[in-house]
Parts: sequence; C-alpha cells; structure tokens
Amino acid sequence: MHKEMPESDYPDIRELHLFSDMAHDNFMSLMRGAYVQAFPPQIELITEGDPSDFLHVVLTGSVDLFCSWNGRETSMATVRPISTFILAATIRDAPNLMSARTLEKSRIALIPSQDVRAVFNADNDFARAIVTELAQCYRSVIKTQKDLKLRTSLERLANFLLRQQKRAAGDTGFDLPFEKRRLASFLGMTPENLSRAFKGLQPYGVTVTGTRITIEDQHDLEKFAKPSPLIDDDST
Amino acid sequence: MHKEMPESDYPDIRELHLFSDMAHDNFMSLMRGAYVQAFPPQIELITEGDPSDFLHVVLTGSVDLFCSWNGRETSMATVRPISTFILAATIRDAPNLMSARTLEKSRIALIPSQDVRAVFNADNDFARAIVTELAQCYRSVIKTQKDLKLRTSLERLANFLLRQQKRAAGDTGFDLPFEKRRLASFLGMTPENLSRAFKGLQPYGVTVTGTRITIEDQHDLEKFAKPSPLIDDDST
DNA sequence: TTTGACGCTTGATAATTATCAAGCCTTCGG
DNA sequence: CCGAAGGCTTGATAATTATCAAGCGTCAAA
Repeated sequence: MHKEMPESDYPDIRELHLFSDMAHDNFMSLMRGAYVQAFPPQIELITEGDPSDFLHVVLTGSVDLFCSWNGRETSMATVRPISTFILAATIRDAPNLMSARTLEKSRIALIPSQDVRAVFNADNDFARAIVTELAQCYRSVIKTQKDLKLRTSLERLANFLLRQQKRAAGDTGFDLPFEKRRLASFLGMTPENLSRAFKGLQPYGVTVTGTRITIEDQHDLEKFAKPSPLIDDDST
Repeated sequence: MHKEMPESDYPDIRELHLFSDMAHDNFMSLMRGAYVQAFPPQIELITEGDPSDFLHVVLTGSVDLFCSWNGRETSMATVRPISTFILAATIRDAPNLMSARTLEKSRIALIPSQDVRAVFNADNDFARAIVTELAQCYRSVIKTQKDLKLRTSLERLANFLLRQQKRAAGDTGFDLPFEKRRLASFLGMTPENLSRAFKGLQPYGVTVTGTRITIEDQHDLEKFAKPSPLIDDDST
C-alpha cells in the first residue's frame, strides 16, 4: 500500500533543519525505511489518541492538524511543505494529541517512529536538531495561546491578516491560504462571526473579495491590531 | 547581590529528569556557575521580551508565568518546586515570551543561559534530556490550548477541579493551589465569572468554602466535565 | 484594636460570541 | 447547460462572557 521513498525526494528532506546536520549514514537509514504516499483531499492521516507510528513529512499539498472533544472540533494548525508533524509524540512514544487530515492532494513521507527514536539515540547532531525544532514548536504554541487569551476575535483576525500581508512582501494584497471556515476554526470563532469580523475591519481599510484580501493602509490597521513580535513574529 | 548555590541544593536539582543523566563534570560545572537567591512575594523575575540570561529553577515557593498585551494580562502557568522554566528561550537564545513573578517567598536557582547552551553542545545525554523535557512542555501547552478552544469556562473549571481532586488522591477534598483570581486568569475568565462558575457547579456536587473544595460525587461531576486523557492527563 | 487594602462575591448591564434559519453564490459532476 | 452540494453571508436570537459598581470579609500594618 505504501511506496518506498524515491531517492529524488531525499534532498528536499535533507534540507530541513531537522535533518541537515545528522550523519549521512543515519539519514540514509531513515530514508530507506521511509514510505511515501500520495493522498487525496480530506483523508484522515492520523487520529488523536492513536499511537504515533510515523513521523510525517509533508512534501506537497497541505495538512490540517485538528482536535475534537465532546462533538466539537477545532483546527490547531496547518502544515505546509516542507515540514514535519507529530515530532513530539514520536519522540516520546506517546499517543497523538492531534488528528491530521489532508486539505488537498498531498504527498506525505512516513518515517517509522521506531527508526526516528533509534537514530535519535545514536546521532547526537540529530538529537540537538530536535531540541531546536521542539523549542521552536513550543514557542509557537505559546504565541498562539497568548493570541487566544489576550485578544478578541476581531483583533486576532486583524493580526492574522497583517501577518499574511507581511509574508506577501511588497504585494498589494494576498489570497487567504485556506478556506474561511478553517480560518475561523483556527482563530477560535465560527464561520458566521468570521464573516462579520471581516466587515468589522472594513473601517480599517480591509477589503475582501472572495479569497482575496487587500489592506488599504497597513499603518491604519496596525493601529487597531497592535501586533507584537512576542505574539506575531515567526522568528523570535 | 546573588549568592552562589550551596552544595546542599545540588542533589535536589540533580534529581530532575533534565539533569539526572548528564555527566558529573558537566553538572558540577553548571552548578558552580549558578546562583541562588531568595525572593519575596510578587517580585518580577523576568519580563517578556527580555533576553533570557538564566535558566531558572524553582527550589521552594512558586512562580507565576504570565503574559501581557495591550494593557491586558493573563496567567499561563504556575511553576512549583522542583522544576525549571524558560528552557526553550534559553536554548534558542531568544527573548522570553512570558514574564515570571514569585507568588510567595521563593528560592530560585539561576543558571547562566550561556553555560546551559555550552553544556548542551558538549553533553549528549543532556541534549537528549532536553528533548524529552521540551516534548513534554510542548504537549502540555497543546493540551491547554485544546482545553481553551474546545470547552466553555464552566467545563474548564469542572475539569480543573477533577484534575486537582485526582492529585489529592483519596482525600475527601482539596485546597485550591493558588488564589481564585489567578485561577480565573489561568482558566481564561474573570474573577467574577469564576465566582459564578463555582455556583454553576453546585448542582454537580461541588462545594466551595473559602479555598477548600469538596466534590460530593466525582462520577456526577465527570458526567458533566467529560474529562479526556488527551487534554487532562499529565502523563500522556 | 482599628483601619485600610485587597480579594471575593453579587447584581445589573453591556459586549462578545454562538446558534439557528434562510438565502446566495460558486463549483463540479452529470 | 442543469442541478445538487457545500461554503459563504446575513439577520434574528440566544448563550456566554466581560464590565461596572457596590458591599462583604479577611488580614495585616499602624
């Protein structure tokens, strides 16, 4: 059912910070034990509570990490190429805390968790790379939590739009990177309220046309959104 | 101003998972460069945004980790003996994402971040222990985030009380581990609403007398709270 | 002991957010 | 091209949560 990973995929993965420093032999050993599979959209790759059998790497497409409780569901993050997910569960040999589903047609690499743990024990540079990666992940979640606890939904949306605009560099506008319903869930609100929140940002120069967003005067929106590097910057 | 750490404190710190596996020489090197200081209550130990100069270890007392934005403030976690905080910022040599203040009179060990990073680079066992620690921290934050996004404030309180009761083992009740106002902030609500939420749990057998909580029929409260190991268990 | 500070509670009210119910629009398969 | 499905929007309403204002209780400093 799964296919072995073709060697043509090795370089992309090797470029990831997580794998770039490890010994060649160990990297090859991980790759040779790995699989690659193309999934259609909306396929549930992992289910929260299940043991983490594989470290996943998104090669193309995109994957939604989400959680459920008591009939409710919320989107936690979207993973885009090229990056890994469920590293923490893999390392701790613990059950996944989040489920994952493909948002679009996606190629996913699956590295058996046992192999990852074995190489983690054997390769000191890999262990250190995992430290950096996990520290980064941890800080990223802390930022999201600050966003959730300190801001209203309107403020969260405003800051989200500013972050996206920043990514789009000099461009005059940008397209939302996923469906509005998913954005709503990610921001901790309902689709109905996201729709209203967009209208609420019109006075600050935000225009929405389908999936296209334009921010008339970035400075104007910033005066409302008050972005902070300790919440909104990727790097710090 | 700071005092060198007395050797009598070494064993307690050495017992922490983070330090238990590392080479003796490296441990001693960390300890000899470390300071210990007793702080009165309500002292701000670190401020978010500042560089992380020290890895902190709470020896006695307790420390509140909190965040601010736009004049608002929220409590993120309480650190109790014996454990460390701001490990991630220390390792990444990045600014602290959270502030910290003593809740009571507390003895804090301060290990220079430079030393921690140096030993991290030199000691492979220490590096691996950090991986385990960070993975644990990461998963813990994810659980908190699920709690926040999937549950109402009443449900969060109910589950918090059940977790505390579990810690109190067979006891018939327990005392809240900190002020109600801080609990409110931690749970993402106002003190006023926490007060009302306690009343809202009376029908499920929760009695509050000052700081003392008793849960009449744990099963009854669980039927309402629906605790999940993927949100509420420390271990998984 | 007194007094003030401060945390907790309660009530009234307002703001925020969710839910329900249509209706609109795009998309995609027939 | 048509029609159904599903995402998006809008309005009305309800639930949740926050704010404001006051009073109560406790604790510690004077």
